[in-house]
Amino acid sequence: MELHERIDRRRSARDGRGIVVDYEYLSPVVHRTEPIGRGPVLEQLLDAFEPAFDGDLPAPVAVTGPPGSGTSAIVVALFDAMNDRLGETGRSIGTTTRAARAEPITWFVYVDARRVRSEFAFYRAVLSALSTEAIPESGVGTAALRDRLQDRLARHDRRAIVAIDHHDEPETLSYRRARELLDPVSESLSTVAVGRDTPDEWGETTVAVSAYRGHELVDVLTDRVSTALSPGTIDHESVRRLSEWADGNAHDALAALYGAADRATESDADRIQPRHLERAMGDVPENSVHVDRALSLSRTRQQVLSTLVSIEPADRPIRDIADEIATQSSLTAGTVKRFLYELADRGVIERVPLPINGTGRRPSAIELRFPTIVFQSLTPASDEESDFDLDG
DNA sequence: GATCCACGGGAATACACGGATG
DNA sequence: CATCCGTGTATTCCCGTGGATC
Repeated sequence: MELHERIDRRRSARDGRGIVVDYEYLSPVVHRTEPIGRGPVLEQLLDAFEPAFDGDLPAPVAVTGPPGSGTSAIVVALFDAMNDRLGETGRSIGTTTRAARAEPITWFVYVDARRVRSEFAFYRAVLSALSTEAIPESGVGTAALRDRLQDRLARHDRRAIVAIDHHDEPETLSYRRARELLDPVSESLSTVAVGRDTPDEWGETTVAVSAYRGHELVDVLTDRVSTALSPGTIDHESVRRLSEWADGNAHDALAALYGAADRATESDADRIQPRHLERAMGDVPENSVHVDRALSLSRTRQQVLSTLVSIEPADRPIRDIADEIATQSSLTAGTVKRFLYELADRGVIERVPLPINGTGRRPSAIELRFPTIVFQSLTPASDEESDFDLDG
């Protein structure tokens, strides 16, 4: 962000008397362009990518780290920077096209497996990153996309390093599957596996990211606070308390910070008070699922979740809840029920046994497993017809 | 060049059956 | 055994795309 932009945002925030200057920068699903305190890890990754500087293809590498340790943030930031330096835009263009084509161009492609659940979507994601023209979202076969990708890489002597993030989460594209899809396409493709663990039988380099230590997480929070909130909105003691509570998990800490700012704004407070903070921390479940897991769901599923949050789901059988949600949506009760079981299967919500009343199989109630304040704030309203891109 | 239409992917929905429980 | 929950899957629907047809 440019300095004048920052200043303008501050000024407009003062005009509006809001404590949040920049919701985007406060969001736990938005990554900083410059990761805080991760120099050594970045160096290790640069070592692994070293061959790319000579136009060669680096070997596959795995990046692992516990939840909230910032593996995604690191890879996203580094890939952006590498494309900036080594990609087409980083080279001289125009009259030197012919010269530039003589040497291979290496692209760093980041694929979020949470948002890529089919072969079609995977090829589309990779191809989009390598092309400037629009890639069809439907109406064309998977094989056609694969052929286009193959052609794209072969014809222009391109290399691509594809990161598959969250490859080891439930319902996401596995690393093995991604390799199976990429291998027949081209020799000029390498991969980076980003997740909690390495893929099975991993024989390649691994860069392990550890959880943030206390003071590091304080630094991360302080950075967000200083940019996203008006000065004096939250005191240092609260930031430290937040960091301690989150125990090294940046997602939990940022989700709670966002929630606290939201609560304070909601109650027209001019600063984040302890009760806002406590309320927000209570909104982040223990072993919380990353809010982006919920935000990467299809729009209809997000709407079901959003309605679910707004009604009181505790101690009610799934059937009841599904019926009520269905009345507030265009979906049938059967479909909502199907969705709820599916979301429970993915771990976004949890089924808890309900005491029996009457005959038949025991029903379950539902517990939410993600930070709801952030989710409600970041999920599009149900009547919103705009087709803005959730991937952006 | 305009229009039509078959195709493919993906989401929604229907449905059936297995299993738990009183 | 009656009942209802939970789950796997078949079917239907929707719609963008791009080649065929006029």
